Amino acid sequence: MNIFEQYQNKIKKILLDFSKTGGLILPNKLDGITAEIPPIKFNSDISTNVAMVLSKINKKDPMSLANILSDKIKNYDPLIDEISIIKPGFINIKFKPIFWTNFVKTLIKDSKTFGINKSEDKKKYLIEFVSANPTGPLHVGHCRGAILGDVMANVLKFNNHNVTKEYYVNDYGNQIKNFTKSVYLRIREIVFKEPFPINNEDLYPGDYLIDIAKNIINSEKKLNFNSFDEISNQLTSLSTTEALKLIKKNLNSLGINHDNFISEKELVKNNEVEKAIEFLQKKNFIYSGKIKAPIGEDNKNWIEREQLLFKSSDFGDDKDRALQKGDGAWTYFASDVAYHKNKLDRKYDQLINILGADHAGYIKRISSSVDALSNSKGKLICKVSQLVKLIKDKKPFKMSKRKGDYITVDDLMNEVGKDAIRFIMLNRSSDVELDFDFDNVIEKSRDNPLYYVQYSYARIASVFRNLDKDIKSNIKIEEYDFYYSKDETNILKKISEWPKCIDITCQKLEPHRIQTYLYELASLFHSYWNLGKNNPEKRFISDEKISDDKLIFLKIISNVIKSGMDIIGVSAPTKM
RNA sequence: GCGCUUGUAGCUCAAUUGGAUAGAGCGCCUGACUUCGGAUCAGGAGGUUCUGGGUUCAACUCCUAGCAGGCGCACCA
Repeated sequence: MNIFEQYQNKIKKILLDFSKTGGLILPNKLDGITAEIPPIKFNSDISTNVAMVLSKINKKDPMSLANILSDKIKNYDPLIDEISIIKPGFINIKFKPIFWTNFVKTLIKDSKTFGINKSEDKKKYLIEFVSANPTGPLHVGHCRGAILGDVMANVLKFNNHNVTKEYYVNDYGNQIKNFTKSVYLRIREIVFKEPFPINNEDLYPGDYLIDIAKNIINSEKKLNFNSFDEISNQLTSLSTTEALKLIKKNLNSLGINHDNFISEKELVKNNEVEKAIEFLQKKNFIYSGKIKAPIGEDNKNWIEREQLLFKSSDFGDDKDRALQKGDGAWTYFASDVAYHKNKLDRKYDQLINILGADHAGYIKRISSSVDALSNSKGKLICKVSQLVKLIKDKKPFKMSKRKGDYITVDDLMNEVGKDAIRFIMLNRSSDVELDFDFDNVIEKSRDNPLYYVQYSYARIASVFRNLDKDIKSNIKIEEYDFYYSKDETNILKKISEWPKCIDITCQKLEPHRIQTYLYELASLFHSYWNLGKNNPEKRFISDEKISDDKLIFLKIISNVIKSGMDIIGVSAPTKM
């Protein structure tokens, strides 16, 4: 239940009725009319901007129009206690106390589904995220996008949408060749005692390759390790499988499970690239031509040549993009086009890609291809996750320059754990660089949002525990003949905004909004809790008992915190 | 040079999808509690929302021209 939507509709109905009597002129579309919680200081419950929106077309100033409209609204709803009109022309409605009691009543009936937008159409989403090369374990750079995607999927699912989480495995191309070569040389190091060429820039030097080499030696005793050419195909798939195992283990420890892993190699093998290009060729988006050397780059190795190009410049890209390399192999872009055709063929309403900041320049070209493939605009939305700056001892925590030596997901897990990683990665909008302070995330203070929110839940749980009740069990109450105080109503107002928070998060695909909301709710709750220190009447328990209104009140708050924590994917402990 | 992105309190950032006197945390200054109702709370100081122009009843938000930082500009992935 969303009381704002309800009230918005009510107001629109009043306006329509009024316009039929000739008292009001309405525009063709009733857009931009809001119903929302006004700032606390105005001490009212719902506020609307109708008078300001309609003032021009009615040739009346907002204040006098507000006067007229507020009478109409007041007559319409018996629950209204008083209406006030504030400066630019806001109409602020204050309800009788029963309004919030009624609100609470519906929440108890509806506790499982509170926050879900039932009026919105169910959509099919495909979220592609992480998609790191299968050449080694995940590091901290992958982590933010991984959590962003996972929580985005959670919140869309919470709002009743159908979501598929997908990982695109780039197991084709030069990187994989170099990686396989590196594994091979590590094998030779172990079997034939040949030193690994650690200074070769093209190779992967990380120690984890030694483990991969050992695993392959142990499980593939029949392989002839003497000849790279003879075993290269088999070794490629063995190596990427091993690397993917490491990645899946990392994802798992972060609580992330993809539904599908789509292999680039398979797409190429099944001729999907040719099919996609053929498809675009028929639409005249493919031609053979030359592109100019990149600007501002070291381009002395540039060889201009005739090649197969996609007309992404038709869609606003700087230049057209190459599909085929000099050796005849497909470019990364070409197979990615095929992959996106594959996605489109599976009939999703919305495709979402989560990319790291360093790949932002790629967005124009891939969304161009999706526009071309789908004959429409906006089928693909790309979200970029900005850098994470690691901070330790109040100083930037720099990664060592030696290639292959970086902070891994495992390192993070050992230092701070899953909950802290997930929660703190959502501490900021994904558009902004994020400070990840090792000392702060394990700190137990208000400065650490994870503890602050978890603590509010634990406090509620402690009340239930003291009463020998279970915080998770349902509450049944016969009589709702109680009213809430101003302090309590302020918290209920925040609760009433939960569905709106979910909606906006889904529309803008900004999961950090959940985290921000929970922090604000926790803050209101801690404030309220502390009132009980000086004033015993404000305590939840008196004489070892709790009143029904307070029991429900606590239950509702804990429900919302728990839903939010579930969406973010962190625990809500009952004891800390 | 071009593209994307960010610019809000001393610092790190929010801002109800264009609303009211722009809010939090940290830091600074007071105060409450002396605590398993335990990591908490109350108050104070701190702002030309990078700059100029425009749209609007209303702009941190949208448009436009700049300035500054970040990322990117391949036949790599």
